[in-house]
Amino acid sequence: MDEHLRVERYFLLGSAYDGKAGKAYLKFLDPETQEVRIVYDESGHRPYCYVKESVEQVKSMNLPGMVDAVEEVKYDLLRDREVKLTKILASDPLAIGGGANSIREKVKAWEADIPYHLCYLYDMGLIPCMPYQLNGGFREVRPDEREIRRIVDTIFKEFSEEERRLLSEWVSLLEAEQLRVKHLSLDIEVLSPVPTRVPSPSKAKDKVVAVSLVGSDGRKETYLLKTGRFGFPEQRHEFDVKVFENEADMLRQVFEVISKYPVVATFNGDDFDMPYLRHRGEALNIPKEQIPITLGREGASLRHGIHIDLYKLFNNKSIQIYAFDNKYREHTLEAISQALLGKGKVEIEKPIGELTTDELLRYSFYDALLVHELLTFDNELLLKLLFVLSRISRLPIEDVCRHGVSGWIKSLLYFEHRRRGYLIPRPDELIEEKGVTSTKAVIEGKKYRGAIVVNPLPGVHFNVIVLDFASLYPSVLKEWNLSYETVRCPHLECRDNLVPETSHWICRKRRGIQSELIGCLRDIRVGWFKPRSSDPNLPQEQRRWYSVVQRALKVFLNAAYGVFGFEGFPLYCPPVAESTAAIARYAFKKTIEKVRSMGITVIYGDTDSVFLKTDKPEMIEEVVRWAKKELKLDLELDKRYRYIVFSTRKKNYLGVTDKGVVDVKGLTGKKRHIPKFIKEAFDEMLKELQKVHDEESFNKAKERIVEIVRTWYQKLRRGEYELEDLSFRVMLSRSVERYTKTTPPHVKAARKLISRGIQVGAGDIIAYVKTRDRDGVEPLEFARKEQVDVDKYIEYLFSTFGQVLDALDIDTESIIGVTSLERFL
DNA sequence: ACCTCTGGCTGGATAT
DNA sequence: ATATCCAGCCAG
Repeated sequence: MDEHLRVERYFLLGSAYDGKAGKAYLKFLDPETQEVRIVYDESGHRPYCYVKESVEQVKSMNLPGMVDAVEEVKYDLLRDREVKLTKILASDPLAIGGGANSIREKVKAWEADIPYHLCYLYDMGLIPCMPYQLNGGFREVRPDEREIRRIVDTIFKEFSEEERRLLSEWVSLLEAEQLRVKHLSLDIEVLSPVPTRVPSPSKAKDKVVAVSLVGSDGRKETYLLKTGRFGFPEQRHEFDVKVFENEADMLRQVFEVISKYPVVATFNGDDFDMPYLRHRGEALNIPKEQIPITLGREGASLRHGIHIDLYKLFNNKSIQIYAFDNKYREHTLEAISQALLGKGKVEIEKPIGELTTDELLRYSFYDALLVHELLTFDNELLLKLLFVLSRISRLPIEDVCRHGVSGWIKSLLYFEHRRRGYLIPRPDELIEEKGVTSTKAVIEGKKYRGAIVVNPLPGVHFNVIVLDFASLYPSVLKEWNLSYETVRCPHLECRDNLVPETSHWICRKRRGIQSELIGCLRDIRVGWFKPRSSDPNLPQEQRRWYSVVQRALKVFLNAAYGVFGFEGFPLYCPPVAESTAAIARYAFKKTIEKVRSMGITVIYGDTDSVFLKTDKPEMIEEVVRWAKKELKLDLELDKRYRYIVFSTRKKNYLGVTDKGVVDVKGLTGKKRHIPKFIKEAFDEMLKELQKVHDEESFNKAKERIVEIVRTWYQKLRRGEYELEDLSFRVMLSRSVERYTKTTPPHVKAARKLISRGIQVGAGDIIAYVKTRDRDGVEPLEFARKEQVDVDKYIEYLFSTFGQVLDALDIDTESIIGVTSLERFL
């Protein structure tokens, strides 16, 4: 117990359970010294498992390694009842197996039935798996009670005691002080005798020739191994260079530096740098205890710190979309730095082995510097984000980096189960009891019906107001008490509490755990962090911080609905996802009925938003009041459009807001795979549309738009273009061989690249030009200007503009008409 | 290897 | 020649 009290004073960086050794270890950061301490725990967290037997029965089983069997009561949410369980403590974990699966197997062999997940260390909240200091530590970092109460009151005053308690805890957690951690960015270069071969990190046969290290403490250095080719630098560099004669000496020194930092970041270090260093060190007979790198199933870690692999992190869709606004597409260091930092790697034209010493030094150092800058830009945004994600998900930082959003939500929900003494259902029993859906999806092959999209009213509309529901799906989860245990609950009395359009019913007797949790996070985001992130009375720095928290909460809220429809999620429960969507549709339809009954024209609507033609603010207020009263949902004024242009297509429109911002949604002209040539023409058009204020200026804009299309059309006809600007850039979603059903153009181009010896694979973006020859495509690198299929591009230009032009009532024929006449002149 | 969901548009490949 | 499917990208 003493151990627990002690470790709570530190920031938890990581934890692991070593089944074989029977030991748990926790990595904590001492915020004063920035040192990592490891706490081994052999006594307090003996492994245990639960079986559904009486204590006597279990004791009589005489299980190998069993030291005690304790009876305890837990709650089975799925069946709404208390369950008596026997907790078996084992002195020798091997006796009951190292992992959950092997325990399950063994217990089966004992003819016992384990109905629930086996819970190890995190069970019962034994580990304070939150990276913040608790009271009684080095200093108080959490806000005091009065402050928390004040914040909770700001969010909403009419909470029950239980809700207040939960809310207070979250506020306290998310408002807790942020920690600055000392960190190091690292990159290595390996010299392969065959330039095209990627050195294998498991064999580590080739020499490590350079290691670059950039630290938050100002460290800027590159270690270089003296070889036949590389020696002392001839130029001066902005970083320190240390030249080594002996590779083992160099690595030893690198290991020493690594050991001094609690956080080490790499790009792809899980799969390359870290295992390479580890195995190379072993190959050079460096004793294992001098190598601070540990390799696990999920990636590489450090004995005295944590390792953040930015490649894995940036691959995470939630990070890509919500944290970085989808600014980068490709997951390479070059593409990500270009998108986020506005600069890329040092360009080299030769393989590593043919560089000069100075070129190699620069190349290596600036890679490490990019990693460092990705970690630190915008006042360490990324690190702050990781800490807050860790706090919400209750995962150590290393796990946050390596898991997707479903892993984060799993951890959060499990944590809530455990601390309340609820049993976590197994996926198979959950499916057996709840695995039915009752609606038919609009799209073939989907599991259930999703959102409604209203057919737009084509044409140009002035003064349009957009209302939308704030966090619709999370609000529905909250207000309708949706959760895996409350949807299709076991009570007969609840069966008439039906979800519209489905055969599902919802529990009236118990509060759903997911509904409560997500509802709470929603209230905190909407009621505190979102408004604070744009509060002009707060200092810039603090607003930024609130915006990070706000965005992190958004990730959880958005995914909270989707994961229940995802087979890989351990609490997969399709009726929950289906009911959420069905209730959202119900609210959406009711809203549209309501506004129509008030005589307002609905121009468009998608999922949670309605576009209205009205200039009477009192009408809007009435709708908002109505929604709050009848639907218990927050309908908000989202935007006002000066004017908005719709074609007949859904999810396709263009508008100018009252602030003069051009909003383009779904139009081909803004998609990122289209040629720059067409995008530029499109952007020219947007500039014209931005200037429009009324019908008169609108007509002028129309004329200029016709002129723009004509100009770009002529540029194509006359060959006034760069090949690069004509290239489409489409991502290869899988490796080329795995396209078996069809061969799309970018795959054709990729095949051509491969046949010319250029390696391409999943995730690469293929740049190709449409040509007149047999295949119709040519990779950008090999395309020649005279091959270009100009007619195809003209077709593409017109179809891109057509989405807007036909809504503006502009005759595309007239544009070509004039120009084809000119062609004769 | 990784993976929250459904709805909707596009161009091009493939089947009828 | 026409309908249907596939794949990519986007809205929410």
